[in-house]
Amino acid sequence: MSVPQRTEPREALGGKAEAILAAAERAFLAGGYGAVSMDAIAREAGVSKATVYAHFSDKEELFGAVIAAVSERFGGFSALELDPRDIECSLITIANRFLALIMSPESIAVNRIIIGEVTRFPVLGAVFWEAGPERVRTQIETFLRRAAEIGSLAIDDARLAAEQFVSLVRGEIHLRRLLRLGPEGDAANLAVAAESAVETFLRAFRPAG
Amino acid sequence: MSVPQRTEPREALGGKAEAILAAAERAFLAGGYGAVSMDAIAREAGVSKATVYAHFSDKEELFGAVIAAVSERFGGFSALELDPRDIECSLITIANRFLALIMSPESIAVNRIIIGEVTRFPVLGAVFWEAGPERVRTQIETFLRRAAEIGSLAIDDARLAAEQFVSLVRGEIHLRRLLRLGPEGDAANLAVAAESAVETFLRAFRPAG
DNA sequence: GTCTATAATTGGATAGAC
DNA sequence: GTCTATCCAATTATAGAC
Repeated sequence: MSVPQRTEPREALGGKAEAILAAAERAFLAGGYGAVSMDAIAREAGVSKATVYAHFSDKEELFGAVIAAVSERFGGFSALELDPRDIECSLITIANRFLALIMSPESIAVNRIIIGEVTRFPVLGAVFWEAGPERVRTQIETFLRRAAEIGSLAIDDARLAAEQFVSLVRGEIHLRRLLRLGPEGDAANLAVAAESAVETFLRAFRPAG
Repeated sequence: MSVPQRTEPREALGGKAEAILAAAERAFLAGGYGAVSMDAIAREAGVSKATVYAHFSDKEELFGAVIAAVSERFGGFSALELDPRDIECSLITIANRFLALIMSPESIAVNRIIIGEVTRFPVLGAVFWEAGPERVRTQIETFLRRAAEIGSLAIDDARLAAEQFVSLVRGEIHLRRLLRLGPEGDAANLAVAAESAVETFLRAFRPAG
């Protein structure tokens, strides 16, 4: 399977190709790789199967294109504009953004499919990691470093602290959602989870005195 | 799909049934549900396909039997004999046991397949959660509660603290392993991860003074 | 590029003999 | 229970007309 590193924006593709990619994305994210047939994708896109094959050489390439496109969409996490002086408020904002990102139905679906298919398509792991978790952690790491420099936090290793922050915020709700346990949209619960995580993080990293 | 709640021990099954179940486990854990054919399982078990169907009514039932058997094998986590007075040492022991459990190739394979197939087989999520993460967290929660009672830790909500401990220890290495990033057996790295997590946890929950 | 129709293969499941 | 041989449905992929 080949995963295009930079996908053309969808507008640059022909109308049919765009429709096929969108249909494939919906189908794959909902059903996984193996359970979705090219027939179903063609039907959902409103084209014939031959047209699908005119744009994507085979099922694997189509799948790769979908994963690349979806992964790209998760690069939008930013923490740069937050004020490291108001540390608790900023961390809670970051935690809430992070949770909103990883708990969205789309993100959950992507996680499921990548984890489930990485044995068959080993490339997926790296593609997803670099487009998703790695970028997010870098953003948070940068914020923590700034906070440490001005004395808002007592952090020795900013990279490790960012890892731990992310892990604390993710908590067990993410895995529970991946396993389809518990409700889907529970926004109140997410806010509570974010606050608990930040509280513990601050107990560990707040400057002494 | 039906997931038998208590599986008969394998010795109680006939030799062929045992071989089939073992072969199916190897195949499913290595390749996932969709990518493994009944032909392949029969071949690996050294029997004909008809014999497979004589013991398991269809592919789904065989899969359910595999998942139930594997899940049962993850109930062995215990922290009851550890001494809550030597809190740092005990927590490091727990962290190392936990990491050894969740980072084992078998555990990783089970995680992948359950997360990947939970959309197709919604039962899997609950079966796995209760047999795995839930049991482990309960054990750790009990230990933390004992430690809090004797003043080794300053914990308000033991359940939440256990969640956070588990999340900190799991860190990002677990997801990286799920995605097939990084080396497989890196024991030294696991020990470092365990220590970092415990260090942060203790900074947050060590009694003041 | 796009369609209809079809080839070629795979894979789940079964019939029937022993 | 076990095997060989087979059925049948689904699925990937392509041929050929327009």
